[in-house]
Amino acid sequence: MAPPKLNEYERKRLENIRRNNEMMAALKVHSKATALSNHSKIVAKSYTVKLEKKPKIETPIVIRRSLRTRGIPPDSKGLDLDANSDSNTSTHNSPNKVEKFVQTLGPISMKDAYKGTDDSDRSFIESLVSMSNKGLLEEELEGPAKKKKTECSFELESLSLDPENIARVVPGRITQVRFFPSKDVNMIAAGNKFGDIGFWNVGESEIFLYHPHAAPISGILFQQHCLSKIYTSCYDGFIRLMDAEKEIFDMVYNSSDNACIYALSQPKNDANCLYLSEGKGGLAVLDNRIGKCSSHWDLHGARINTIDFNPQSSHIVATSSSDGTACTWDLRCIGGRKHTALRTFAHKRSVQSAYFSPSGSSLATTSMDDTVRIYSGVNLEDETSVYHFNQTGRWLSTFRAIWGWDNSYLFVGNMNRGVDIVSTVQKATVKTLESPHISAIPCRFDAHSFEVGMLAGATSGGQIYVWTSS
DNA sequence: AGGTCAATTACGTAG
DNA sequence: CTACGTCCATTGACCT
Repeated sequence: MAPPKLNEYERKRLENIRRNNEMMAALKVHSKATALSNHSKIVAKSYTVKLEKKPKIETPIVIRRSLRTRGIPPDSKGLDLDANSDSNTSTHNSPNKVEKFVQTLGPISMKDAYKGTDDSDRSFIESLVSMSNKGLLEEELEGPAKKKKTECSFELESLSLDPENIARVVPGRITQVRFFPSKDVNMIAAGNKFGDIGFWNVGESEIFLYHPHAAPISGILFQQHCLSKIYTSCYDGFIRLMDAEKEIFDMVYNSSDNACIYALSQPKNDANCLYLSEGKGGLAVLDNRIGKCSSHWDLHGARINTIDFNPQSSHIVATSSSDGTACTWDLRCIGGRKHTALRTFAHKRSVQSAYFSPSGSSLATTSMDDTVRIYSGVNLEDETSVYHFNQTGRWLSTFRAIWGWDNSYLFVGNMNRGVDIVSTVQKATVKTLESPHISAIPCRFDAHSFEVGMLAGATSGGQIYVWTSS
């Protein structure tokens, strides 16, 4: 099935390019009425939130360049990017290009970060706080999830997309999407390219949009026992902790040498430690008790795109990197001069993700070499490679195949605005979720921990589509 | 080995 | 409906 699919993608791509060229050429001529029927007729839901507080947002924001003039130590944030921003001398140079990586040190109040009308997020904040008071019992955390992981028997055919479950949650390209790990709500948090975080209670029309960061969001991490606290990591080099009780986005980490943070993760059994990837292949352990990194290792030759803990053994972690490899590590053995991976999974191009299956027995990677690979067996020595076109191009977030609710299926976006479902048993794409309601390509996904069949797909236009299982 | 540069081509929105 | 602007990824080709 692979060759015909490749041809189809290639044909579409080439056709796109050709059409663009034709249009360019046609600018000089005058004529043309060839209405190609494509899928641009779909009307996507638009914002329900009013974005009126622009001036408010800009006040607390500090231009990086001015940090020095304000007496802030230069090592807190360098300005290399400003210095060499001209190196990219493309045809366009927008005037506000200089404002990139603008960020405020210290906490930001949720009020200041809120992009809706004044205080209209009051009830949302209160609901977050009440969620945290309630908390989750250990058995609630383990019970259903475990049950689902072992004997999840939902039908792929039952997945459907209700138009109610579509919303534009943030402007622009979504880089991260996460369901709240809660039995009681179907709440989604989404982070975008601009550093916004949007919240959406699936099925409802209200959106709560905040701007705690100034660059692409690279991680959203919930505290399992306290849903009112959410960590966010960002290319701006900051990790913040949204605390709905204090109503702030606190700053818990500031990358020292102006390094981008590309991924954020946490082992299940240790709430004190955050694992983050920064810079060119670095993995750091942030100890919240001391507010500093207790370890910093150079594990890869290029940026680490994902960090994923094995659900069964929390000292085993998988990393995926743009250096073309995915690796598994034993955290107990890392350290010293040389870091040796348990296993290295070589790909022909950069690896965008490496995720353990719910049981922890398999690892799935997604790579720019146009494969989704599944490693299984006692030492993950059995490799299955499934062809999957992963050339998302410049404007889309890269594809990352995620696990569903058991070890049998992977979900990954495709360039035809569908969601490919890869069966690990049949070692092939067995089904593609499609809908006329989808008006853009879903790139990033999350599966609800407690609702089998509830799958969120996020696009580069800010929409989120939530499939449900009836 | 490591920097630089160009090419890629989806989506929302302004007109 | 069409045209414009986006621009923090990735890669290969070319240079030092």
